[in-house]
Amino acid sequence: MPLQAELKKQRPFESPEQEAALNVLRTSDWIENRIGRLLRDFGLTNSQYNVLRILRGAGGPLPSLEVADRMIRVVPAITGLIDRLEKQGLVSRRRCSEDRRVVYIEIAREGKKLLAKIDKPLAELHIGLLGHLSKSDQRQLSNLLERARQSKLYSE
Amino acid sequence: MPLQAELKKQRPFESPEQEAALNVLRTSDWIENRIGRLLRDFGLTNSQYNVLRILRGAGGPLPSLEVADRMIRVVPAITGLIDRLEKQGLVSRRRCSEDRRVVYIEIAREGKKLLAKIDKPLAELHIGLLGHLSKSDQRQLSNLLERARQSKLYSE
DNA sequence: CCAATAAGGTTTATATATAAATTATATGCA
DNA sequence: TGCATATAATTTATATATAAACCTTATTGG
Repeated sequence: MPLQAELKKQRPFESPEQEAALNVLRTSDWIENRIGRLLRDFGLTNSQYNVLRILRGAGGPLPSLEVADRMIRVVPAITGLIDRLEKQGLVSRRRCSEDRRVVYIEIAREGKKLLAKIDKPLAELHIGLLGHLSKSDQRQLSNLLERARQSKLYSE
Repeated sequence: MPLQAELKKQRPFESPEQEAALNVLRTSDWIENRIGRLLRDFGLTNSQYNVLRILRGAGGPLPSLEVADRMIRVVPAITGLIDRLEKQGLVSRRRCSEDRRVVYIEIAREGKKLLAKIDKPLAELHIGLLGHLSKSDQRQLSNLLERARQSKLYSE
């Protein structure tokens, strides 16, 4: 359904730029929601899952700020997030001895086991979400979004 | 930059579906962030702005649940949101006399004035965000996202 | 007419995003 | 050496998302 109808919007969009931006937001909300529902069955939130994925992908400990940096999120939130993951035994903290300001975060064995259980159902969900598009459409979508982020305003 | 590089991901994505989904999430985060920064200058959050837009677009009072429904968000959050907007004098609540369970929300004069001030800078921001894409690319992006939401799993 | 159920909202509890201020530690440079 | 500044993280405060429980008012089937 066109977005204008979906939102019961009475007037058309002011510009194709705005329409595209709102389409991105709407689609993202949907995807995030769906993934969140799946992760909930494993006791994780989206943010918690992201942290674990980043740590697993890194293959070793990472400073807190590096983790925050690889998420889109702003710094202070990372502290509480790690707190809760640590309390669940999914990650561990360790202070760096050379620079005592730095705190390294590492995924724990339990965390890796949990991720391993999630991998397959999540991959299937991704297919369920966007698998009705052709491979060519999927590539094109990724390509357009990557080019969208080449905007001068993309820097964060 | 390809998303794999942007995320410092060491392995390629498991599927083009997953890559596209993550591209949507990443781009959405960026857009939401930028719009949020602009709205902050006007003392509004994204959610508050969305409520005001919906109410202005409706042209008249709407039941709380209808507002919640037009946002992606889940119901209970709407109460606090409206609370804060009402405290700022941007909207008003009124209980329906026929069905006393229903609460109508209406945008206040102050709310309309505030939106009017935001309209132009926001339109300019949208151009700044995605204006480097050609019109054809913008249309194609919207089209692909609309088709993405035709997934069987899109229902909410 | 009344009990069961449904529907519209709110409250409560937990997790998060964000800004602003703070703490602890490092570094630069006179 | 010694203080100003920068950096890594945390704390604090406000706004939100979400689920679950609850309250109130309507509706409906006996």
